[in-house]
Amino acid sequence: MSSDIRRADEAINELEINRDLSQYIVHCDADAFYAAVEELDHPELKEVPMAVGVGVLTTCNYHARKFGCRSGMAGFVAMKLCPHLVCLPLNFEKYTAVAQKVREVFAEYDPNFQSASLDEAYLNITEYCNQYQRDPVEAVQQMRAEIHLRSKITVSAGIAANAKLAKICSNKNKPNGQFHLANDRGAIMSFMRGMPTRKVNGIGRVFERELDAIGVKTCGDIYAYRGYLSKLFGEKAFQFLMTCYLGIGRTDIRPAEESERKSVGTESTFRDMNDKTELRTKLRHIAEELEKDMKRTQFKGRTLVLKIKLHTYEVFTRQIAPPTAVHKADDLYKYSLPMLAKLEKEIPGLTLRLMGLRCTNLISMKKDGIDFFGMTKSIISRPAIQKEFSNNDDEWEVWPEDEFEEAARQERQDEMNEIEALSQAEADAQNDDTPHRYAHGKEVLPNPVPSGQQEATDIEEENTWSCPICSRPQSANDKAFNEHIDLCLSRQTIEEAVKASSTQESTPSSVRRESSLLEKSIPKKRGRPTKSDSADTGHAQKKLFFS
DNA sequence: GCGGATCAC
DNA sequence: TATGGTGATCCGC
Repeated sequence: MSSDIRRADEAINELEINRDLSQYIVHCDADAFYAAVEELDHPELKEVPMAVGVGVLTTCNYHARKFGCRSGMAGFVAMKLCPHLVCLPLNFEKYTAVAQKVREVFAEYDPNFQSASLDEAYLNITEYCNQYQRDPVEAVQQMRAEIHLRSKITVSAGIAANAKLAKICSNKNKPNGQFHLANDRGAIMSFMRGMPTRKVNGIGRVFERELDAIGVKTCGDIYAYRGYLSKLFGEKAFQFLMTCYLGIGRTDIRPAEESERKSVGTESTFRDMNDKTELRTKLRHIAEELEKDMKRTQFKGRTLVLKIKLHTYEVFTRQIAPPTAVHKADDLYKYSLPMLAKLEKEIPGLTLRLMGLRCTNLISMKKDGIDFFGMTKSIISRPAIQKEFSNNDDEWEVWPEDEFEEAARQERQDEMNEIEALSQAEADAQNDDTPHRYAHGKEVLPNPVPSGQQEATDIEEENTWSCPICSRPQSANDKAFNEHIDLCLSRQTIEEAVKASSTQESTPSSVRRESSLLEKSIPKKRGRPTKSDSADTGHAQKKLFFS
């Protein structure tokens, strides 16, 4: 046991030796971005509870939050919390346009800034500050003012020595504020000491609970348990937790690249369905949706994954490797159908609420021009986004030799078979109103609720509020009430509710793993013990080697 | 490599 | 009345 502690201390030493305090990393996070953008078009909504989303809320403005409405919340729950809530449909064209204005400002401070999503980005402003002899805090202040000037939206920012810390800091003074954590080891250590584990990007609800179960509530608590963590949660999680305790994170900020895509998939939820013909129709439809995405992203997949969710919310996946890489609906359907049929055999009375298809082991079909013989020439994992400032042009992904050969062979074969089809697809794409990258859930075009709705009901008049999920009275206190809703929405509650309400035949044990029962008294090895260092990158992990 | 599970947005 | 979709990663087997 003391050897475990010694090993942990060595790991800490190793990390400590390479601690980098020389960089100024900024995490920028727009405030209620989608809602804020909508407010630009609908100024009258500024003082009214407003949320944006389809089915599930994507963002809520501050008025909506006062009622407990939050992103990630089902629309019907939010409407119960706040009956005069105005819900707007998503409009990604609008959001991207505004995001683009913001990105223009980012680029002036760090041409290599990394977008983590539409409304989040990491910047390394070290060079900027050196070049212009600027104080990081003032520089960020000015950048945020500039963003507001040009885009009319507000962003919050965190400034710190690395991405992990900056991400936490950007939430400190939200909205429309910033927080600076000095590049000082002592300041960082004490900052992390009291930091609840959940605040760290990569530690979710589950891991938080598991850590809590052994007595770790804050990142500072991690140290005392350093001798146990590897055995409990695995080596990766151990390393990650050490970086949390130390407040260490990556400092290399580079633009994310399309080339790092590893899968393309689509899935959809529907009313409970057990009719075999209907299920096949649904599968066929999903295959066609996926074909569109494969065409848009220009990939084929050598592996096809079928995902289903039962009416009990249990999720299963099955995958196969078709004889050739697939991307067309006919093939996607043809090869996924046997998987569905097998599941129907394994799980009698199969009743689904979700079906999805995903391609992995991708082969890029991006055209890099026309080769000598007039054949379309495919390339492997070409970085798709030519950022004007990108200095990473030489960083093409390299495949192992034999894989490359196989892929090339595969492609030649497919091209012989499908060259006509492909040029047809190309022609289609030209006339196509190419669906937006985020344009999903298009079948549901909900409820722009008229703004002049009647006043709030008597929700707030009593000193208890009724939980919209469990209907039990809760204390009329924002924080406590929200926490209760979190609990109520947890999967445990869902499963209990489903079990209690449906006297369903249990899933045969042949396909159900013991661990699918969510109750567990002893923490087990974690399914996903957080990416070692890229949990806060928002894109594929780039391993950091300390040299 | 497969299937389950977790996490971010 | 009725809980989303996309993508990534890690673990045990």
